[in-house]
Amino acid sequence: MDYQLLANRLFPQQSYSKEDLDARFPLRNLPNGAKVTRLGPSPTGFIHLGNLYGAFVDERLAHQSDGIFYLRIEDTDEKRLVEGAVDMIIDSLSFFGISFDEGATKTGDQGNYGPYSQSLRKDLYHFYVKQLVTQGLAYPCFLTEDEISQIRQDQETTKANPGIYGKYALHRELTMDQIENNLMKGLSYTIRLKSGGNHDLPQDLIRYIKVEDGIRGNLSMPENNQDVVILKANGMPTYHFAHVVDDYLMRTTHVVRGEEWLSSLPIHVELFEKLGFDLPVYCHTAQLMKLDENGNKRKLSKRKDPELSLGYYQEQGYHPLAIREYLLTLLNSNFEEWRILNPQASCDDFPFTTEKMSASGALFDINKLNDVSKDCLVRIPANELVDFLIEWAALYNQNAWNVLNDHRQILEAILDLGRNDAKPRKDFISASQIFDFIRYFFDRYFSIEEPLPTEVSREDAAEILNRYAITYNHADDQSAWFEKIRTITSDLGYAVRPKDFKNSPDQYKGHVGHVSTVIRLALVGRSQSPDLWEIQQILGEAKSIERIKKAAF
RNA sequence: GGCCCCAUGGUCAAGCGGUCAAGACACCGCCCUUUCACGGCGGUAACCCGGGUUCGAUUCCCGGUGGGGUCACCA
Repeated sequence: MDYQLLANRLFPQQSYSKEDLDARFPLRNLPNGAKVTRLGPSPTGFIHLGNLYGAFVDERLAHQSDGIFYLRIEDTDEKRLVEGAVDMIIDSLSFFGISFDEGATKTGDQGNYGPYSQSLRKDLYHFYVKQLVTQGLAYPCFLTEDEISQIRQDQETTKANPGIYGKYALHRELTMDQIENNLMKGLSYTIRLKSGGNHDLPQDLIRYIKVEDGIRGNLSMPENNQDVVILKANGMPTYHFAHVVDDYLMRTTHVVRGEEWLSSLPIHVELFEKLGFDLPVYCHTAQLMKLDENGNKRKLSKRKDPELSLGYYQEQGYHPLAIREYLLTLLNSNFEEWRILNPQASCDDFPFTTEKMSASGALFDINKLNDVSKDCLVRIPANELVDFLIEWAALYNQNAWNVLNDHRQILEAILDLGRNDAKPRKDFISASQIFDFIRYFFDRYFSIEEPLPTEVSREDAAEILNRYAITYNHADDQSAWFEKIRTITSDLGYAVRPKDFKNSPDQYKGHVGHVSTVIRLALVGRSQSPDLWEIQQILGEAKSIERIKKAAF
């Protein structure tokens, strides 16, 4: 068999030489130890927390080492393309703080190693496929779908391993005449790798590949024996082939991907070898998991878990930093410890390592996210929080936006309530939750939502408010203000000190807390809120008195 | 089914041959307190099983079990 002849017949146009490509994709000029990583989403229009989880690893590895992090669009499957998906992916990632140094952008490619969409790199893949064919390491396969499923059925009945390999690789040794004949008939074909692996051997003779994974350490698996498709009938490469060619040409040093790729690692190792490329460092991350209906862990799924889509967290108004820090706590077990020691530092200063990454899948935990978010938001200055809130409302809650925008000048004070003490309040989790938390400030969203405490009768409530209104002086400082509440408390037969009521509940109707609750209900509509005096200061004298006078139980 | 990965409290996890087996979240008390939040103190709760190796295994090896992943002209 004249492989050169076959190669020229299959790929008549000789587009490149090795030298051309080496010149076009030179070794990167980077500092020692710089890592080059990439994110390779396929534009299916959906991206979830798990994707972001992996993206952070890429991003940290590259940016921590003064390397390059680039975006490559893996669009080799035109059946799954979704309109606008690329822009959506870029927008979501950017919202969550993932920025690329090169690659695809919304306005076209940026960088010298492009094109950064695989669909535009066909000629490059063809060059390397042709090289393999020339060397007798790949061949055209004319097997139809039906024939392949027939093979699979045979394998099922004989309990053989599925796939095209060994004696099942029917077109492996076609003669040039047979191939020519098929070509003349216009039969469609794929190009398959002629795998050098063999599993039909006694156990101890099967060769194993050994790879040192950046996260998992030494990995050992049986070598590949499958004649995998590397070029589809439509001339597009499969993931396997595109991955190997691109990561070589783009000079990727670290390939970060989910553990679901572990089982195809032998294929990639063989491809790297046959193409004469050095292997990058693989980092197979554990997957983010979720508890399914039966209480079992399950990999995040696009279809089943819409609440885990990035869009969901944007809608809820989680702050990108909170998501980032939460993911970091899952990614590196020592992050939380570091955060406690460095409360004010940017999380970008955290020394991230793949060695600290867990090899087992973590369950997504909304409780933990919320807790991280509270700590995260308390570090964000109120003026920035105002912008964040308003931007969120503009996109996801128009009614809220109208109100927030109208009260912009008091928003900062509202968001800063109780946040400047030594022990700042941590009330905020997400934009939607913040809005719900502060909405009583706005008449449109204010109403008395909870009943009186059982200790206070309706008559007493009316009298409390009556006296409160009469003695109200907006200029009172906090202690003068509270002194007046104490007076009302004792005048009406309630205990000024909660302890007194606790110790002798028969002597009092209730205590100062119950009296305050009445005032709180009148002012904010709820039995719980930050400091009332401060709220009144923000509300203003007129509105405070108005609410006190209007309140009815 | 083959192959691969994983296995410490409810969750995330330290640990890397000798520990009373950290810590965080959640939960439960108590304290602080005009409510809530914050904060402080305390508490419930874990090394999947069986063999080895060893003076000694949560830790190393083997075998199970369990969970996950993967076996496409999808990535």
